[in-house]
Amino acid sequence: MQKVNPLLLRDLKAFSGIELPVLETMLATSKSAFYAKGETFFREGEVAARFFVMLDGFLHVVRTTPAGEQVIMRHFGTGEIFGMAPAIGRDTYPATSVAISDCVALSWPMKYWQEFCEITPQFQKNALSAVGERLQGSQDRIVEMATERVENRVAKALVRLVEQAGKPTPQGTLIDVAVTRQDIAEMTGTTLHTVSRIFSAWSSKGIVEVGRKKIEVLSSSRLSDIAGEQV
DNA sequence: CCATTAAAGGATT
DNA sequence: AATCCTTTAATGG
Repeated sequence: MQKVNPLLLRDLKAFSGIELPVLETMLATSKSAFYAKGETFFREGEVAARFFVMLDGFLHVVRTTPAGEQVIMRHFGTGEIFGMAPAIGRDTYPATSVAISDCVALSWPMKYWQEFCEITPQFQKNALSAVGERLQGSQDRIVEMATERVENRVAKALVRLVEQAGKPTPQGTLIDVAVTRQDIAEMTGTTLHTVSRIFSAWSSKGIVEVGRKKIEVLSSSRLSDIAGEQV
């Protein structure tokens, strides 16, 4: 396991505003590890043993219903803190998180949570604002689910993916992570068939170019038009 | 408008 | 070859 340079951490959201010497002490107790695409960081209901900060890669957070249906709650990327059960008053993980690309992440035993919050209030502040943003996002999603049509929701999900994992290409923006129709369906509360049909329609209009596990947005303006339309 | 079911073909391992 | 991913069409709420 190579050493992580504390200078790199300064630019990550989870660590912003924290002094270098403090970062050094935090790093001393951390574990840096590689997680292959498809690997699980932790599962829903498990006792929360560690909290994580993503250094590179993407994961999604998924909940499974008793009927076995999956719902993708959200995605996390570089610089974000996740698995922070104590920050929301829990001792088990509320959902499962799965690497959707190869990842490198730092993690700490949960006992350091309290310690970090005491050593540097800024750490706690960062965590609190992360919780706030996520709550906000969840509420937005509830409104979205309750009021918008499927095509709208799929467009919004794509816009979010572009923001999080978009990579510019000569023709537009490629979603730089493998996402299937089923994944989009699990993010938007619909079926893969409907997603497939929507993609086909957008593709023939030249809004996107799609393939197997590949989505490229050719006209982000037309996509956000669809995302913005209310019924 | 959208879910379900069914069928079929291409891609990936 | 087996499994995964996607498309298309028909049907019905």
